[in-house]
Amino acid sequence: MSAVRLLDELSHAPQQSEWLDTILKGDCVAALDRLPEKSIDVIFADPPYNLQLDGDLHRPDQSKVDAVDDDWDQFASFEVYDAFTRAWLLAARRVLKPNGTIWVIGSYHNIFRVGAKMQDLGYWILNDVVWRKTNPMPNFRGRRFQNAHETMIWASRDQKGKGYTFNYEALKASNDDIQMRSDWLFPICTGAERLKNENGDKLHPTQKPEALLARIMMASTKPGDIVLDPFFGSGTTGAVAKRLGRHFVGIEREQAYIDAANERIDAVRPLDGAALTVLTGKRAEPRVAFVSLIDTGLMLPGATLYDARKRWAARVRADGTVAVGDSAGSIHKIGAQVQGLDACNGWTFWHYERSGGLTPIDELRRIARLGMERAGA
Amino acid sequence: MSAVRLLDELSHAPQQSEWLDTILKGDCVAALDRLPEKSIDVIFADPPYNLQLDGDLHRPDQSKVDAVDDDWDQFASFEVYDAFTRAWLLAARRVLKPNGTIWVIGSYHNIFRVGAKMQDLGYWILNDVVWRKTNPMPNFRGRRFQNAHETMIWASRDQKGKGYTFNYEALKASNDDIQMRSDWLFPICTGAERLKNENGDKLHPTQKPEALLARIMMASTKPGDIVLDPFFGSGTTGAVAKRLGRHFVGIEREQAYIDAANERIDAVRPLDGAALTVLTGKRAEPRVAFVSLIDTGLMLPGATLYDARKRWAARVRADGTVAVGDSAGSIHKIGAQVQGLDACNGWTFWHYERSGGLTPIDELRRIARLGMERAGA
DNA sequence: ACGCGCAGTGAATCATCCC
DNA sequence: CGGGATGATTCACTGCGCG
Repeated sequence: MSAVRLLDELSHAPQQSEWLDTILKGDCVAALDRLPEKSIDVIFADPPYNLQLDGDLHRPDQSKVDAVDDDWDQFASFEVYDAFTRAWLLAARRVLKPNGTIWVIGSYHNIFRVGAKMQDLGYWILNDVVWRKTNPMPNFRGRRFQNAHETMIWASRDQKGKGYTFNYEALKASNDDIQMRSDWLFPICTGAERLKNENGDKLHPTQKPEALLARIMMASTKPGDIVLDPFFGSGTTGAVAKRLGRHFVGIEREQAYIDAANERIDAVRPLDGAALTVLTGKRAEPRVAFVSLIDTGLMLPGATLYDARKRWAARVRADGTVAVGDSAGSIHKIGAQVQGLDACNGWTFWHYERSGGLTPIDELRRIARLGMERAGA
Repeated sequence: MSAVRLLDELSHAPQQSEWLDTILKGDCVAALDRLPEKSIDVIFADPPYNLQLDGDLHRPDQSKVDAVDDDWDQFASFEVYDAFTRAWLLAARRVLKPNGTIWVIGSYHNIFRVGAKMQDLGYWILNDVVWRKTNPMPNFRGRRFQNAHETMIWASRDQKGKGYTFNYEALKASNDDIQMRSDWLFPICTGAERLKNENGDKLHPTQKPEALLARIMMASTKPGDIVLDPFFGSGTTGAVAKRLGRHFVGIEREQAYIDAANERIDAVRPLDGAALTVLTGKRAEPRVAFVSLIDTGLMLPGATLYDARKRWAARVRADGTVAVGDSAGSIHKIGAQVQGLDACNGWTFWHYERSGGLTPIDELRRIARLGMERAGA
């Protein structure tokens, strides 16, 4: 199966069924250009780290670069890498949805050039995330620090791309209720997870651990999202996407990697839906207007609200506003005003008296939501 | 004392005695241009990060974050910032000895541009080193990962600059006889170490911890070496250099910072040689998050957890939360909820089935911790 | 002396919906 | 599209006052 040939042969724009959950064979820019624009939720890219670009971009191999002592020649090599980087980042940006995000992983050899180019092209960096390796290769010559991490850049398509997916609450809950940091600790890919060729040697030189991709997808995608990997290699992105109930699109040039990745992905069993449910917070809850508490009888006009320490009292009015002295307005506005603040969450600030104690009106909102669910609202 | 005026007035090349262990006042490029070429062993540079902040940021308690909005961090565009970066990196390279090295610290806002420019100018990157903060500022809005690290680039002047100083053995000896890694753990600069102005507020918005500079100098300088800092600020580089028996050269524009730094450095007493080896970074106790059990395959999504008496059962989800009925959350939150308590240690409350019996998941944490300790989690 | 509670703070690119 | 309304959100540590 060589899906990219299929795409090339088509005169019409390819249908999603022709590229979804598929490895496209060929150059990543050419393949990206055949995909519809704004069709991808998240991109994970593990681009070549050095100037040794196989195929179209023939350059001196590493030993030759080492021998070069002319600054201009070195600069020329960087220029080629920069042009390559610009081309695929541009093509990737076209297929990304407006609220999509991209992850790029690299080392100090290339990540600075990649990051600068991403900024130049309009990507908006959200975080750089460090993958700390529990078992990095030692520095054998003792001339540098042990290179014990790699760097990932997480960016949205646009500066205004505010609607990107970030499963903050789930990450926090999975991390002892402390928000997830920008430094992650994972072992490198070894053992049974590492794909081997017929000689028993590693199939791919830079196979990434599935746990790393799982963290990325659990953080920045929803079930059913489409994750594209333009440097698919041994197919870690596809294997993890399938397991986690996400769709994938892979782009890869070498048939040997494509074959191994297809076999690997075929063997993956997806998790069932219940195990894939992502914890969401208040943000995802349906909005409840304060006035609807009055509409449903949970709150009566004329009732009195207090802050937690009973320093202020507000009177509930039939129109869903509250009044303190001469001022009236929303629970938020008045809450902010009495405290002399710019903003206030009235739902948690104001309380009502119940059996002698004070209860936040947020409790009434919770009850109202239950009623809405039962009504199928 | 204003040494830069002295240098400007001289027709002859300034003598070392006229700039060594001195703060030069003025623009960093102009000051660097007045120094003799190939005279500096190591440069530490903490340039403006070019933060592009949009509006105020408030903590959840509505207090306002004191942002870095100083004039010196304002640049009209990436082009302007790149030109600034190129200019000072070029001037810095001229004064660096052929076997000298340079450290530059930054965040994702600027470090990629700086790193790419360093490569363009012929610097040869030896490592990128991550400063992991033990106590970073949280992400208050829950829209990104907590920005918990900064990045340093360590580079030699030239690709062939093989004779640079790297105290491999000393670092290894100070690190429990394990090679020093590229990720370092230090607290941010607070408390008594943080310089205050007459109002009791922080004098400088970005004062770096002395421990960080000490690690840098212990790694890449010898006693008696000359360390130059073109963005001297509150003078951390000078204070640490003097304490460790190195010479410093500072360049700074603002007189208030120069005065404070001079006073600070005057108060420093140099250590004798024997005391110089004890400066190791603080190690955090290895924290194991529940999600890392899933990451390492010790726990599978979809698995069932029980309390010790099997009164409750919880389902493990791929996002690292657990679910009982309609409720989901962290192992601690859900453990507390089923018992009707305010708090619960999920590690000891929840168990998994193994060979017929129930074992606390804390046992899995113990196993996971073994794999993480080597990396100084 | 010691513990506890409360306030303060650190290089921050920190919203989304509805009309 | 802009503007107004809604209302979601914090970790580690220091220092001070009080009991």
